[in-house]
Amino acid sequence: MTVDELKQSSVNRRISRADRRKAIIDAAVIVFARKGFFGAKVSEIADAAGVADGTIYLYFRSKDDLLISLFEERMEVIITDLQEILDQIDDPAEKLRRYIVFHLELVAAKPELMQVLTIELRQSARFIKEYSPKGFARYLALLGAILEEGQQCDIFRKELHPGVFRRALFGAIDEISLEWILKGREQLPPEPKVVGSEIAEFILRGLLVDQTPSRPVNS
Amino acid sequence: MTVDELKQSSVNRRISRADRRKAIIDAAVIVFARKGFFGAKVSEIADAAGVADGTIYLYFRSKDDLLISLFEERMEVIITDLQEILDQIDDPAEKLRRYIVFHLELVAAKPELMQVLTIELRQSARFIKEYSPKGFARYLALLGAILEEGQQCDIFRKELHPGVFRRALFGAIDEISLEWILKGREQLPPEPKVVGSEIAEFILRGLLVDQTPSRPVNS
Amino acid sequence: MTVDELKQSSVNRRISRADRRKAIIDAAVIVFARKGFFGAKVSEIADAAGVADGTIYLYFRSKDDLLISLFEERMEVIITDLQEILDQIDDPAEKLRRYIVFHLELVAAKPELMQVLTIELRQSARFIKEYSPKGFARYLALLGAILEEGQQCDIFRKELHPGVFRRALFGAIDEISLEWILKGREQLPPEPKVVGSEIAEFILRGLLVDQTPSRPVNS
Amino acid sequence: MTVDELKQSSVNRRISRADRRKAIIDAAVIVFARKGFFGAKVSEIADAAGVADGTIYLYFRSKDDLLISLFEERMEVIITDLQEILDQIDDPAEKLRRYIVFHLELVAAKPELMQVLTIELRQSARFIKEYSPKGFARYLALLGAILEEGQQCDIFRKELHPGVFRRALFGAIDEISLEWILKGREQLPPEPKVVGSEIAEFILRGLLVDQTPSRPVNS
DNA sequence: GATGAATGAGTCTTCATTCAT
DNA sequence: GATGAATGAAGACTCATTCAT
Repeated sequence: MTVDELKQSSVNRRISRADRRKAIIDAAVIVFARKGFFGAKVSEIADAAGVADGTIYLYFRSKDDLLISLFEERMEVIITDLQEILDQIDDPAEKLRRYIVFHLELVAAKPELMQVLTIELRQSARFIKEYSPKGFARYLALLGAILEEGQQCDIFRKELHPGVFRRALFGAIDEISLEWILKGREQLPPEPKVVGSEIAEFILRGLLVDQTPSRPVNS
Repeated sequence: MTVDELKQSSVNRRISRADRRKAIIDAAVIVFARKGFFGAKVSEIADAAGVADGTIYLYFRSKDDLLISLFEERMEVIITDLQEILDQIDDPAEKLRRYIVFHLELVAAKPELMQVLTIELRQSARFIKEYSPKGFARYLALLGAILEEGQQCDIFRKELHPGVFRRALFGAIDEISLEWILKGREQLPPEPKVVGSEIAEFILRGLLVDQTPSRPVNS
Repeated sequence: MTVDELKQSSVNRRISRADRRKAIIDAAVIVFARKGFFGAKVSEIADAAGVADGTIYLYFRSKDDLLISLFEERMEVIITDLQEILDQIDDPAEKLRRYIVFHLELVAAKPELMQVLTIELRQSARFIKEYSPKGFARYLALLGAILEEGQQCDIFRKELHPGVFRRALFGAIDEISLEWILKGREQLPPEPKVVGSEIAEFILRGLLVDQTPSRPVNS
Repeated sequence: MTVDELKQSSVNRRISRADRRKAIIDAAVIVFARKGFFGAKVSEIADAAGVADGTIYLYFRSKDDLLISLFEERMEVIITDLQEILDQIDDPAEKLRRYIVFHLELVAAKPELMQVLTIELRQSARFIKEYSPKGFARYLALLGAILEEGQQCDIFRKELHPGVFRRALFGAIDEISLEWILKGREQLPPEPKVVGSEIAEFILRGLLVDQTPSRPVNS
């Protein structure tokens, strides 16, 4: 081995385990988003990540495991960011506004990631038998917590079933995201904050106890 | 030919064309729902339909075509049924209630079908390049029409963007359906009408012009 | 059954067994020529013959059998015609000329048939294990007979091995036919008689005992 | 790494790329010759080559591509060898003798290869639509060149159409080869050189301008 | 650790053949 | 006898995964 090769090798070694893992997940996000889980070939992901096919299996047990790991790790970051934002707000109504805007901004900022998290998630839950995505559950739980908090403060109507409405609200947000993702952003008002606020106000109108007229977010 | 043979013959001929096609689609619904489109083997569908593998290809060009045909044909029936119900109602608010209840009752009555229509639909739009599900668009359009009608009657708020809210409402309904489908009905209030009404009232509260307090459906 | 149907039926019955068999073989010639034996589907042949798929199996044991029957029956006619022509000639050299011209005229007149007899024959001999085309052997034998007759009359050189030269002569003719068949007749002198005569003269020059300069055919 | 391991490694690496490709083509020649293109299963070829089924597809796009590659690559070698021989000869008549003997010796030495090149070739030209075998055309062209050269030297008769006679000569040689291939060599004089010379003399007698009695090859 | 050539299980699809009418 | 819908065996090809280097 020549000195040059050694140097080269040491440079390569500087690509730490964590970095290479990240590179693979980044590549997987792109490829899964473009082709779907089943349409994506492991070798394409390897190509996109700049590693050999076999290398993927040094970091992930299988293609399934890659998808699951992708879910959990990316959701972890998202949830942490969102948690941090929500922790600085007291008013549950305002928290709800921020939750919605946060989600839509995420879709605008990282469409491929959100496409994978949104579309493939549903598929996966079925084909990967024992996998029930924890990260997603926690993301939903944050929404449920806002609802319950608002109900305990007597700001939100108490007769609403939190489990059901948590889903319904998420569904509304998610479906908007989906259309955005599938058709491109041109056909909708381009500013996620605007759309988010509109949806938030709509939902709050149904949610708030009557006397309080809700106030739009000032961004 | 004896009378018995004639009967036999007429019975066997009844398993002809349309009926056999229906048997295959019925089987496909079950198998796609259980395994997902990619996880489903054509031979499994053939088994479930009680026909030979090759027979599937007498009725459908390919596995893809089977999925697409399934979509369009089943949506056709659903849309016709729904249309008929909505045509008998004048009040847009009441139409909205019925739309929601109709959908949830469908999910309760035919979970496998709705699972395929709901989950596989999204996947398919991407992997089957040129396919953009018309039936689904028409189903959504019915919802959009209700919204616009309500806005023109000054019953629904005019400031809401119909395209966005059509999606948001559908998303809310769909997500509820999804949870029902994936987790089973036990964990939610079991009566679709009740859940449907709750969601309808929630949405109407956001949707209706303020002076009109909405009235629950009497089923 | 109405009178019309009866008439119809009687008309259909007028299509005799032999005629229907002929129709199938005619169709098979066309389809085999266009697609090759393996590329041809039984259902295509049935279509071309105007019969149902199953009907083919009332006349032939299998697709293989259809090809073989086609060989033997068409060769039978060809050989009979050729035999008749040759019987009216005494001079072996002239017989040879006629043999060659006969073959090339056949190729020009019935290219599909000759294509099947020529090209598929070779394939078949191998894939249909136990089949060794008798008709073809007899066709070749006619050529061998001319050679031997010429040698016995001291017109053709005796040192030539009849078995070998029978093949060589046939090969020369056949290859010309082949190019004609594959590329179309435009690129060669279009008159089979002319080409046939040229080839015949060429061959006779090698074949005839030296003192006799051969004389071209006057057509 | 021990010396043994190195050797092992170098040995294994010798089974790399080109050699494995060659192994597959060798196997394909055998199997295609025995079963024909359509009768040959890819898995049989893989078995014969000592590789897995999938490995074939690392070297060839498809079964069709394997056949075509086989044609072109083997013809390339043959043409180069033949060219080299012909380049050392001046006399067109002698070139023709060598061409014929070369071909027959090839058939005797590598019957399977020649069977595939000879028989499958014809089939292929039709079933692989866009493929027109270049290697074969060049092989024929060599024969055409000899003819034209002889005509320009006033050794061969000028009235003969080179395109036609090129085909006719090839057909004669090819047909002899074919019988050899199909029936085995026992039924013909076993020495290719002898048969080749006989045919060559026969053809030259037709070809040469009259005054020159041709002289047999002394091998 | 990284590589990527090799593996071979898995599946859609075709089509010759059958047989109930 | 004729039909043609149904059959199901067979095979080319893909691609996740492995493992020798």
